[in-house]
Amino acid sequence: MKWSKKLIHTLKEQPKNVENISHSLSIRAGLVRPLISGVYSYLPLGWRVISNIITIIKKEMNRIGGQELFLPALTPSELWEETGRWEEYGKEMFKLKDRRNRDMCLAPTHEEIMTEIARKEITSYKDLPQIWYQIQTKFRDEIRPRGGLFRLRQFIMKDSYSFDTNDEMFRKSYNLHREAYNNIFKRCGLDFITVKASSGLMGGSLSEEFMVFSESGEDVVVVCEKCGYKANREVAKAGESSKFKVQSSKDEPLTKVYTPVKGSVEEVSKFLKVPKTKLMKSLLYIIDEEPVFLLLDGEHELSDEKIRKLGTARAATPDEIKTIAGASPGYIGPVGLKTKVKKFADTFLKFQSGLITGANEDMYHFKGVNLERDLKIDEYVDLMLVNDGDKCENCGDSLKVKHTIEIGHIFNLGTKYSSSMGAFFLNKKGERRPIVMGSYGTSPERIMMSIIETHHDEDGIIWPLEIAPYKVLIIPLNIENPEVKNTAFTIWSDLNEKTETLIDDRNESVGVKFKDALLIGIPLQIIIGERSLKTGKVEIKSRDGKFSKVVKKEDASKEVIKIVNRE
RNA sequence: CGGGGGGUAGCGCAGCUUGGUAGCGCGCUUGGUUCGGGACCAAGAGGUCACGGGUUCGAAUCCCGUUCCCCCGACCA
Repeated sequence: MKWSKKLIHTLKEQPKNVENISHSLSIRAGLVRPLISGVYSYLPLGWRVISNIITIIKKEMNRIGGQELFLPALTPSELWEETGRWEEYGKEMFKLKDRRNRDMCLAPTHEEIMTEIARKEITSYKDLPQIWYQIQTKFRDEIRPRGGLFRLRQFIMKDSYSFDTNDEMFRKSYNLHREAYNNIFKRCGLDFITVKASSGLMGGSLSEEFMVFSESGEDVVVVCEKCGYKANREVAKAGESSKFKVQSSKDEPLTKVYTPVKGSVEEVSKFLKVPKTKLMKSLLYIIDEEPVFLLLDGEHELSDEKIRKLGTARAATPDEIKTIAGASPGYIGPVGLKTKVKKFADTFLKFQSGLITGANEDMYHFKGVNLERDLKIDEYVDLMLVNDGDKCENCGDSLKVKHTIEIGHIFNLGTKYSSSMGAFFLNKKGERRPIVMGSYGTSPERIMMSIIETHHDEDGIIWPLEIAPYKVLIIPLNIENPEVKNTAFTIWSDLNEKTETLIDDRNESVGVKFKDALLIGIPLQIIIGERSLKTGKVEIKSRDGKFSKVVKKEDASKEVIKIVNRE
């Protein structure tokens, strides 16, 4: 392709309102353009990349027996009501009405529609197993789209669904998907890990996420570099050994101290000149309509996911706090309460005493709190988010907290959807059984952004060969020099038939051409200039800087094809 | 939903405090020079200053409302 005839517009300057590197480069290299918050247009160069990623996904999905189909994005409310998700999904759904006032939504995911097909089409164990997938646009009205293309309101997703007779068979489908995902991400040049995850709105028990390490990521995982433990921070556990970090005197008497500062851990620890670990956070929650104190040490934070396991939970409002504990937020605590409130303490606290917490009186805290002596804990549970440096449960080594981008998620759905929507089959014995399902998602856009995030330098993108929008970029340095021009076009017309080749035939100065080449990141460059042409040669160079060779101009095409085929 | 920042040429920005002809850089067009690392000279085109209302002789600028974009947070005491 001739650059001069293509919509490949690069930007010299950093675009406004971008904060991560992949966002900036994808706009500067002319891959995408923003339309509205969380919605982007793909320009030709970006779409070629997405297409290449989709090609890989399809190949790997087909390899495990997946059958591609295509479902509507416009869906009726009735299906969602059958599973209760019309309400559950709430405002995240783009809901609309048709002209007859029928409730519809733009599908945020497709379990219901897939199950709807399964319940009509699958009647016998002989129909199973099945794996169906599609590559389709999803709509989610996110609370806050962020990080450029990482959290979008409209995005492309490869979602697949497995249908099996029982758990054992499901396991096979699940493992096939894990294998397919491993292959997809490897071929995309991504360095990733899998972690246990929470299944959120999807339901079901087993779920794993595929994660790429990146500072720009909005997910946080906990990893142990020694033994390989890894989990999403929401569900990660720290080992016992980190719980002995704080040792305080058991005999310290319970005393009330005047703390005329804001009630935050930060302020109180500074005022009393004690480490944050001495403080006990006392958080009042309403769980299953009942007030509950959640207690944890001053250095750790609550995991929303872990609270969710206790029941339907929400934080108490300031008014409720005042009524139940008799003080403002920041000065409340589980000691000496007038009303009876359940108390759940993080297991971390089991070994601690001499703690400081709110005295249920504004501007006062208790110190010397001993959990055994001064109050009755109803239950010790795991509540906290693991911090960097906490100890590993398995090996005792220090845990690391790292930012990641979630590029894939695989779920066991069990019979959640088949039971509620009536997708049954008859087994060999003629018994009616719900289909055991799994669902599996990955997003080409996320993959693209993750690749940029992990494959770039200060000058631009460095595409892996299989993903790149073009494999080769021919750069005639001075297009007005007839010899340069002719050589370039001769090589181009030969190479263009064999691999995707772009020729920078613009009448631009060399600086512009080199800078743009670095920015858009085509893996192989053929540089044609008067200097090397004097001896009948041209230069072949890889974008990553690992390869550079001067060859006879007649051999250029052959040499490049050798590299393309080898990789 | 709460808080903060922003919207002026295709892109990045200045001008706003103190109201008085709408500017700069990049990009774009034309002509010329240049060509192994974002070249130079010259001449141009391009604006509903987000939108609506108000104050004023006069508003990009002051006041009110709306809207869109970005960031942080969403009860972490």
